[in-house]
Amino acid sequence: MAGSLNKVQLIGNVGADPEIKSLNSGDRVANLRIATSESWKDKSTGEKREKTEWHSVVVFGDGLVKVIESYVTKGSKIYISGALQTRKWQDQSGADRYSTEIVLKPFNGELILLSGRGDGGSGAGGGGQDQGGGQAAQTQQRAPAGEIDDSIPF
Amino acid sequence: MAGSLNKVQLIGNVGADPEIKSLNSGDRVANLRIATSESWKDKSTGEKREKTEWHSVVVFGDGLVKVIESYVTKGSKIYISGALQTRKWQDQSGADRYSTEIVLKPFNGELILLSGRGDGGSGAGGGGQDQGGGQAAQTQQRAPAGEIDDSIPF
Amino acid sequence: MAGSLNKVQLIGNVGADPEIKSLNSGDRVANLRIATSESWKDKSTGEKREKTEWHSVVVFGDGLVKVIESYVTKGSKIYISGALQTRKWQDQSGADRYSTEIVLKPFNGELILLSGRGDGGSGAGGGGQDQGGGQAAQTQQRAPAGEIDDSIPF
Amino acid sequence: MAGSLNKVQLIGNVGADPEIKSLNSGDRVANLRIATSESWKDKSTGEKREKTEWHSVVVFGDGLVKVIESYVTKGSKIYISGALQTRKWQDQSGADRYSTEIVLKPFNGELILLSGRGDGGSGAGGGGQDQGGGQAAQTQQRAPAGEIDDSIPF
DNA sequence: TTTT
DNA sequence: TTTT
Repeated sequence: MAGSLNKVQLIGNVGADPEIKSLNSGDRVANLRIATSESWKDKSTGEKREKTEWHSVVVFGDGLVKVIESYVTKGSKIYISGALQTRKWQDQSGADRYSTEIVLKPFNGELILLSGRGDGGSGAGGGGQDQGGGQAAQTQQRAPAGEIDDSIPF
Repeated sequence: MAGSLNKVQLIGNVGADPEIKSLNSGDRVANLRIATSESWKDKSTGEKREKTEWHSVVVFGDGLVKVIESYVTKGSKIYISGALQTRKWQDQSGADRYSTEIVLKPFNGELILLSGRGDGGSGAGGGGQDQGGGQAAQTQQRAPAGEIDDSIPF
Repeated sequence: MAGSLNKVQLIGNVGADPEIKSLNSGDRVANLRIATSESWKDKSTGEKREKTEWHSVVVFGDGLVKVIESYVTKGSKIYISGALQTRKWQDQSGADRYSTEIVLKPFNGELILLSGRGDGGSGAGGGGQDQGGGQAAQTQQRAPAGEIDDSIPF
Repeated sequence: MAGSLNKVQLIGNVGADPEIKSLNSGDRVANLRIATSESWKDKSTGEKREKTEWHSVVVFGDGLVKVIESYVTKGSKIYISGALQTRKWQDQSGADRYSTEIVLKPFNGELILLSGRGDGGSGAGGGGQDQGGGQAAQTQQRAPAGEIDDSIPF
């Protein structure tokens, strides 16, 4: 099927320092936990209530991974956009388990830093953008969208 | 934490007729399975590849439930917008399990019908949903967003 | 026509203190100018280029207006979501002119504060939420979306 | 400024056959008019009201232009995502004028066909767009987002 | 389990 | 100028 849209957008805080791993292919992947919260006043008791939702985010693409490595730490507030993906795996007893994650890939993911050390609340890509070469055109063409991402050399 | 955003948007096809249940409170809930797909040409083999992702959607609010009941069936193409939520439950062995769903609620969810029987591809809310009264203002105010309403009394 | 979507999302900086006006109806309206920027490296010269886009935002609904009044000033970084609207007007010579604005209304608009004085980067609605009454249900129901908005009494 | 987001999403109907022009550079550009509508019941009179909003959309990138050329006509229902841009121009009297448009570029734009002749309601990119080579990776990586590609060589 |  |  074509003609489908699968998009998740979060603004939230990173719950722990990102975990960055290398795949056998040499590619690196970053894993993030992001919290979003809602608060409301309970209709019956009048009390303030709050509920936090935790999201697993998986980031592919060396450009995005480098941004995360350089600028994202526990407590960072970020905007991310990616796609929902449910992964099937087997637990120790061999039973099927499913995990749903938000996946960011180079041409299907955005990350904007909304807080952080030394960046004054600006975007992660605020620093060095792309550096010409094959990737430059992509960054350049994507730039007008106001997106920050894999623009640090990758 | 306030200041967070938790938004999912899908355009896809409904995989089975919606399941509608009544809660003890009398409220009704609709459950949907929505498929989104991606297709691409394999770089090495040149073959066309396709991958389908299945999403569980839970809809609260009698207005939205009525739209689903009336217009959404297996095969319908719809747009939905809601929030990600991971629910914890126990399997038969008492082990913790988690399921991630997209939750639509009256003031935090949209549904647009993009195909369907007898609606000529228009939105579910195409008909006059609201009927004045207390809810009318909400519908009226939300209407400009092009959203499908839960304006049927709920 | 039903079945349409008209949604704009911005993360940017406010260019000047908001202008808040009262309509004859007694309702208040806030006007904001928001800047978004893109930067990229010029393919031919290798120079870094930057382009800023300015957006006119019009906010209805006393709840959202109060948040803006209380927390948004020149330089604030905010997320907003609303609908595109083009307004026709006549210039001094009587010629038709058009202005495109992003319109936020109570049930069709979101505002999240991403920086600001004394709010530690959290959402504008982070403080006092709704206070019961007719609006409470709406705020309460919308809260789960992680949206901040008109939750200060309105 | 980095760290900004400038995103517009529409689902609506195309008001006239697209206009496709060639620039001096040889690149082609497509212009579209898209209608979105809202309908609501008037609180005081109880009458159904409807308001249509017209949007100007400008599409760069030969891939997206080819999809439009092949599949989009007057009356098509489509989803588009792009960035807001206000262009300054001079009228015949030399006075400054401004036009706000939604701009889609290869790496910052999506288009999904939601109706159309012969495509059964599927996406414009339903066919295998990419053809291996340098662009293939991009298409492949973006594909998961459910986006229509500009993967036809451009 | 949808759709093309 | 679309669509229901």
